[in-house]
Parts: sequence; structure tokens; C-alpha cells
Amino acid sequence: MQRDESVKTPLSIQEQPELVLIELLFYAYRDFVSDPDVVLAKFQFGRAHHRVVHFVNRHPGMRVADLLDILKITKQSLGRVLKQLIDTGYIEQVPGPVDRRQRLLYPTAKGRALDQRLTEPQAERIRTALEPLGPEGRLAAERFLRLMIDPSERDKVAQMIEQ
Amino acid sequence: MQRDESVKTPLSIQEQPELVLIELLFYAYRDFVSDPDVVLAKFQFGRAHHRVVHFVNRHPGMRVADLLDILKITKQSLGRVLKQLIDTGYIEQVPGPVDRRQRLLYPTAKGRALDQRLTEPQAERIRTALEPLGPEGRLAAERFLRLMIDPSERDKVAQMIEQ
DNA sequence: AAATTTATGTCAGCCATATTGACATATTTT
DNA sequence: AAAATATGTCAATATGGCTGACATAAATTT
Repeated sequence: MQRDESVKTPLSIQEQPELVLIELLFYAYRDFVSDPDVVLAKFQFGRAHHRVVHFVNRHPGMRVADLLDILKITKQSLGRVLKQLIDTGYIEQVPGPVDRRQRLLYPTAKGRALDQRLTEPQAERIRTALEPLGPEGRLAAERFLRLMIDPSERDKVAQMIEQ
Repeated sequence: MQRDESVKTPLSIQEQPELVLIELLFYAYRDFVSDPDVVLAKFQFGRAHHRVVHFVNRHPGMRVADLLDILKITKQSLGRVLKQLIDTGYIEQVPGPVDRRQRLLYPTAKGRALDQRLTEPQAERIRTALEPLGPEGRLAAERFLRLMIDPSERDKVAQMIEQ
């Protein structure tokens, strides 16, 4: 044997045709999530803040636990980011009117505006991507992505997206 | 006004139809990248190791600079992860035969095997997602993702995926 | 041949975001 | 009254990014 046993042949899409979509997902997501970075930098926020602001804007009045379930992180991880957003006036906490243990999360006007600025470049990327595809192409892309979600999460996600 | 001016209405898909795809991308990618975590944990590796092992297996003999360009990170960030993979025998460095400044990266047999184990659950997720879609659906999903990549990167990515 | 550029690596420190575990408080449910 | 729940917090730790500075070897340019 040589130095060790270094492998010279690439793992090819012939042996593993799913590599095409695996890598397209990587490259597409890499560029997609980088869009809001410019805006975030101006506010001294990171991508974690973006995710929180986004979902609170999409689901005003959601509980902290709901947010944790969407993001699939721990409350300690969420803690700092959420605190910063509250302290700087982008998100508000309101005690649950029924269950007063809950701290329902609402965006402020400032928080709504920030989310819209963050969403804008991503929406633009999507619009131009969809343009050449037509309605059927769009539907197919949607169907594919839905099927990529864990089956156990699919219904919940479908509901959240509808609103 | 009340407490502050908390916004009660959700940012809706009616005002911003692209939200559907924005969120589907988030949820799909969230679950997609979590697949290899079980395997990675057994090896005491993280997602960063996965990415490196993956691209070196796909492009044996690639330069460090090529890897940085794909991952869009700095060499210092890559450094630690790459060193661990070399020290533990998953990746090998070979001086470039033409330009001896280069350290060409190759997977070892061990590195190839690891990549295949990591890819397996992702490939399985994709196969079952594609099944109900048919060939046209698959093509549409591929087209969409390609168009989501930065235009300046598209040709390079297309070439890398072909091999 | 000397100077410059390139490819890579390394040291040091910093930051963002994630983790686990333990514990505290208020409130609701049993 | 006791137990469970929703949330928050303290502390320590890990991972994976970053910047900046500097080092080395080899290729390229002058």
C-alpha cells in the first residue's frame, strides 16, 4: 500500500443519484440564508434573531414553548436571543389571559418592520427563482419540500404555514 | 396606545405568498440536516465534519482553497475540523504533483465509509420524498433549487454536481 | 537572482449559538 | 395539599464561526 489507502475516485451521482438533490439543498440553502445577513449586521443581530423575529411575526401570541418546538433548540439557547429582542423593543411578552403562566410573544411595530426587511431579499430570490418555472413547477417544488419534512411534523407545519 | 404597540395580526401568506417557500425551506432543511446527527454523535463529530468529509469524497484531490470556496468559511474555521479529520485518519493530504504548495485532499477508505453512512439517511429521505412526485416533479424541484443559488455561483455548482 | 505573490498553516483571542444540569417562581391541575 | 406545567435563570461547556498577525515553502514575476 501507499501512504495510507487514499481513495482517488469520487463518490459519483451514478452510484448515488440523490447526491444531486443533497447538494442542491446545501448550495441553495447556503445562499438563501445569507441574504438577510446584510440587514442583520446593521442591527447587530445574528441569524438566530432572524428566526425568532420571523416566527413571532408569523404567529403573534405564540408561547415560548411553541417557538422552541419550531426551532428545535433548548430554552437556554433561545433565552439570550429572545431577551435581547425584548430589551431592544422588537418583541413583547404578554401574560396569557387564560393561563397566566404563559408569556405570549408579540412583535412590536418595530419588530414587524424588521421582519419585513429581513424577509424581503429572500422573497425576491424566490420570486425570480419561480418565474421560469410556472405554476406547476412551483407546486412541485412545494410538494417536494413538504415531503422532506419529518412525517411526524408535516401536519403541524402545514397548519402553521396556512396560518 | 397600550403597553407598547404590540402587533396582533400575523404576517400572512396573502400579503407575502413567498412565505410558503421560505418556511418550507426552513422546515425541510431543519429535518434534512438532522438526519446524520445520530451517526455523527457516534464518531464525536459535528455537522462541520460532515460537510468536509462529504465534499472531499465528492471531489478527491481538491485543494483546501476549493473547499473554502464551497463552504464559504475562513481557513481558520476549516482548520480545526480538517485537522481532526486528518489526525483521526478520515482524510489525507497529498502534496500537489504539479504545484507543490498545494495540499490535495483525499478521503481514506475509512473516510469514504463514513461519508456513505452519513449520506445514507439523507438519501433515503430524498427517495421517499421523490416517490410520489414522478420524474417531472423531481426535475422541477431540481430546477427550483438551482435557481435559488446565487447566479454567480450557478455554473460552478452545476459543474461540481455533474462531477 | 531577487522580489513578489500564492497556497497553506498556525497562534491567539473573540463571538454567536448551541448544549446539559440544577434550581426558582408562579400558576394550574389533580 | 401535592404534583405538574410554563417559564426563567445561573453556571459551565462545546462547537463552529470570525479577525488579525505572522510563518513557510514554492511558484511567478521582475
